Amino acid sequence: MSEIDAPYEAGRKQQINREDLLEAALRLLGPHRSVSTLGLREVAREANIAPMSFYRHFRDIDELAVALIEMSGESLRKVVEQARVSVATGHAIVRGSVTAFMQQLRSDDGLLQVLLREGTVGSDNFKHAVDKQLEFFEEELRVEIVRLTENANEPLYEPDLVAKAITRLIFALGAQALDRPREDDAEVSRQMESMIRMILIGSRQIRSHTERSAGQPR
Amino acid sequence: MSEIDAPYEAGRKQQINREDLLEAALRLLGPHRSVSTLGLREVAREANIAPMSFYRHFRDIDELAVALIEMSGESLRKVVEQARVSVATGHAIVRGSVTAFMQQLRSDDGLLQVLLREGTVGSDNFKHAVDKQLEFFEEELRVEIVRLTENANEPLYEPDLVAKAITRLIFALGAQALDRPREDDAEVSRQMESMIRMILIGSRQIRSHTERSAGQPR
DNA sequence: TGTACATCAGTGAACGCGCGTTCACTGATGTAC
DNA sequence: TGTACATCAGTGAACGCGCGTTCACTGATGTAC
Repeated sequence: MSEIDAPYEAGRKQQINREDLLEAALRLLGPHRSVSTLGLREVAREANIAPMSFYRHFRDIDELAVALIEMSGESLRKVVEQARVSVATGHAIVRGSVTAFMQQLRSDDGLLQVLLREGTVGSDNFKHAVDKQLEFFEEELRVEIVRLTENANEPLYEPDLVAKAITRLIFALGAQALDRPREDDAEVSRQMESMIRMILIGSRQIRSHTERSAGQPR
Repeated sequence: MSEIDAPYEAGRKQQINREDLLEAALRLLGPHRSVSTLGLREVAREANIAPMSFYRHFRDIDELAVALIEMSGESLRKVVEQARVSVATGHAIVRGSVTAFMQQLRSDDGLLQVLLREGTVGSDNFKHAVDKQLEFFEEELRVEIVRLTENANEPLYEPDLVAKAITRLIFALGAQALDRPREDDAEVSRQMESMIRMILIGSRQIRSHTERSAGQPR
C-alpha cells in the first residue's frame, strides 16, 4: 500500500476519488484563499492527476466548491455538539459555546475557516450552499437557545432573531480572527461572549417589558 | 462636448481620468460582482481605452480596487450624517439610523453595495482598505452612541463592543439583503432595529448590574 | 482454471481564449523664445 | 504672431501564460462462460 508515497509508479493507475480531490483543494486553500478562486487544473495538479481526470469525479470546479462547503458545514455541527457537551458537564453556557467555536476555528482540518472566508462571492449555486450551512447553524442555535432559556424560566423575545444575530456576529468576528495572530484569540473570545450576553439579556428584557405592558409578547 | 456620445471620433484623443475608470469599474460590478474579480483589460475596454492606457492612471488593478473601496467608504459617512440629521429632527434614533443605512444601500450610485460585498477576499492591500473603512464607521458609530446615551443618562457597558456588534450586524444583514428582492427590505430593517435594541438594552443592563455589585464598571 | 469481452478511471496532445505586461510608437498640447 | 521643442496621454502589436474543455486513446479490473 505504498501508492500514496510513490506518486509516479510508472504507468500505475492511481484510482483517485472525490475525497482525494477535496483534500487537495483544501491543501491549496490554506489559511487565506477563497474557494471561488480555485482552478480545475490547479486542483488536478495538486492531486497528481491529469486535468481531464477531474471530470470523472465532478462535473466542474463549481461542483467541487459546493462539496467543500458542505464538508465545512460538518464542522459547524461539531461546534454545536461540543457546546452541548460542555454545557451538560456544568460549564457556563456562553463561555463554553464560544470556546467550542474557537477551538473548531483553529482545528487542523481548517474546515470552519473555509466557510468563514466565503462572503458573497461565487456562483449562485455556491452562494446558495454557503447560505444553507449558515441557516442550518442558525436553526440549531435557535433550538438550543430556546431549550436552555425555557428551562431556566428566562424566555426570550424573538429567539430566531437572537440566533441570527449571534450567528452573524461570531461568523464576522471569527473571520476577522483568521487574519490576526492566535494571541488575539482570547480577546476575540471575550468580545464574542460579551456581545452574546448583551443580546441575550437585551432580548429577555424586551420580552419582560412587552409582557408587562401588553400581557402577551407579539 | 459630444466626446462622450461619440466614442470613436477617428483618432481623437479621449483624455480620460481616474474617475472615468472608477466609473467604468462600477458599471462592470453591477449589483453582484466582487471588486477582486475585475480585470485590467476588462475595465479598460469598458472605459473605451487601450489596455496600456490603464497604466497611466493606476499602477495596477489592485490600486484601482483600493480606490474603489475608499470611494465606497464615503457612502458610509453619508449614512452617519443622514442618521444624525434624522435624530436631530426628532425621529427615533434606531429607526432613523437603520432607515438611513438602507436608503444608502439602495441608492443609485451603488457604492455601499460595493463595500458590503467584500468579505475577506483579495490582496492584502485590498483587505486592509476594506477593514479601514469598517473601522472608520465603527468609530463614528461609537462616538455617536456614547454622546446620545450619555445625554439621556443611560450609559452603556463597553460602548466600543456595542459599536462593533452593531456595525457587523448591519453589514451582514445588509449584504444578505443585496441578494434578495427589495420587497424584503422592510423586514430586514425591522430585524436590524430589533437586534440593535437588544444590544443597546443588554449593554445598559449589564452596566447597571456591574455598577450595583462593584461600584464601578470594569 | 482459462479465455473473451465490457467497463470505465485515467491520459496526453491540442484548441481557442483572455489575461497582464513589454515595447517602441504617435501626435495633441503647452511652453520658451 | 510664429517657430521649435519637450511633455506625456493614449496606442497597437506582440509575448508568454494558465485556463477550461475537446478528442480519441490506453490499459487495468471485474464478469460471463
